[in-house]
Amino acid sequence: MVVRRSRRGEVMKKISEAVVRRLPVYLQVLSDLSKRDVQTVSSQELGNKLDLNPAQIRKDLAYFGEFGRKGIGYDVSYLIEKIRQILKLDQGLNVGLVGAGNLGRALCNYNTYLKDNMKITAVFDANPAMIGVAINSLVVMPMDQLKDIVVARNIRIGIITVPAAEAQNVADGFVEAGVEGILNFAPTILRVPEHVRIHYADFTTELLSLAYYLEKEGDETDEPVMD
Amino acid sequence: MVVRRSRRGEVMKKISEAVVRRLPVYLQVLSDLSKRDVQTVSSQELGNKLDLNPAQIRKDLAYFGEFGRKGIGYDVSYLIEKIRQILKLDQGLNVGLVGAGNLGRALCNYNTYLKDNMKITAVFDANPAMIGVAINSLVVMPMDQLKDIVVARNIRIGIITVPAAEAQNVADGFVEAGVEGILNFAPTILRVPEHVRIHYADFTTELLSLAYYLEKEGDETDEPVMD
DNA sequence: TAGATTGTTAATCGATTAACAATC
DNA sequence: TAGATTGTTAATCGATTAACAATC
Repeated sequence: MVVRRSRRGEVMKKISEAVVRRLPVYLQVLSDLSKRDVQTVSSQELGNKLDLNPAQIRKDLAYFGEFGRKGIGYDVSYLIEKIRQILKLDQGLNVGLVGAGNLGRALCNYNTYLKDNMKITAVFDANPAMIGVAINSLVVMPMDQLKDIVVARNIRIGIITVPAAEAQNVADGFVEAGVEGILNFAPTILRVPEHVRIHYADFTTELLSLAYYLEKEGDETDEPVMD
Repeated sequence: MVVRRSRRGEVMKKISEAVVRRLPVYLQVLSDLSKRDVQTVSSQELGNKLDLNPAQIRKDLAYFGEFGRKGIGYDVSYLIEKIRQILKLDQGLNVGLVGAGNLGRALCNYNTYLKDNMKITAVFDANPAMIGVAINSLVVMPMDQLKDIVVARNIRIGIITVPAAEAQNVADGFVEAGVEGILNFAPTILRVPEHVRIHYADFTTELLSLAYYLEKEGDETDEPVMD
């Protein structure tokens, strides 16, 4: 079995993607609780809110440390702080976006949504007509400045909101410029080197799979039967 | 074990969400192949393109029927047709959207992306200033018309693109109006009755979990070690 | 103390992968 | 026919859940 070790040599349990993907969800609920001045929360309560098994929540968190207190639960503020550290949100991450179309502009305006020290700090577009256009406090820049700006502003994450046909080119540009992660909104699969992480945010997948679960038009429900 | 049976009494294998979620991805790749006039494709080739195990692809498809030919592979056009049927994309599905903000408008303009017979056919907003505004061929309508329009236009899927704080109200409205599925873009968990399917398209989850995989600032890579 | 709740091990469940007979 | 590739069963792998000692 391949095992990672930290510099100090402790075995690092390989943490699955499913676990990592739940962390932002925990963060969301914890932020709500914090706003409502809740001090402490148990895995049971979190599980109720999220439709998740409490044991799973405890196990997820335990991968990263002992954040709870037996008999008490988790301190909301402390847990928020810890999860933010795990997700590197304590660092201040700069994000670049390519594709100043409708979706791209929406994301720029959402910049408050991307709170947590993550911020879109540069927007690019291939269309000459878009260059110089202001989106909030950002000004659209031409693609030939991508690399320079990414380096200059220490941009570590790239967002792609161009049509599918151009997405691979943009990804290549981001990779060459040295970003470490890419979030792709175009409905297409991209090839990037192993050292670059790529996540997909293609809502068409969610929308089309949603259709599967609709009742077939004019179909009666079939009865579940015990076997 | 709980088993579903069709009206004719055959046992219907319970199909996992993971399988259903891969179907739109297959569809996407198959569409590309079709555009390039490829007639036939093997699970091996599909697997290469998608970084998926060929056996998994064969198994996924076999849940729904025998679509391939031994020794030959899958006929691209036929498989597209079949997957479209499975996802009910052959039916013509009407979609309603609440929240004519930046993201909502982006999705309306994306209406071509939602090809495949799925179409946003009504847009609503709670803000009086937005009522009557044209987005493409759509005109923003007030919330008090939601139910009537959903019924009149046979809208079966609702999209939510309002701020998190209002999302639950909108969801309740959709449910009351009788939609069967909801796609929620707001970064919050919603409660809906069991008979309504809900999918989440919150990109903040993808973005925050992406940050986890960045190299820690100023950290050397740890070496994988065999155990 | 008694009750609550964590962190963690063991048991279960389900999903992915390998292997192969069937067959084009 | 020989080679290729499916559909499917069996084996493996990994993720979720249950259970419980530790302890607040």
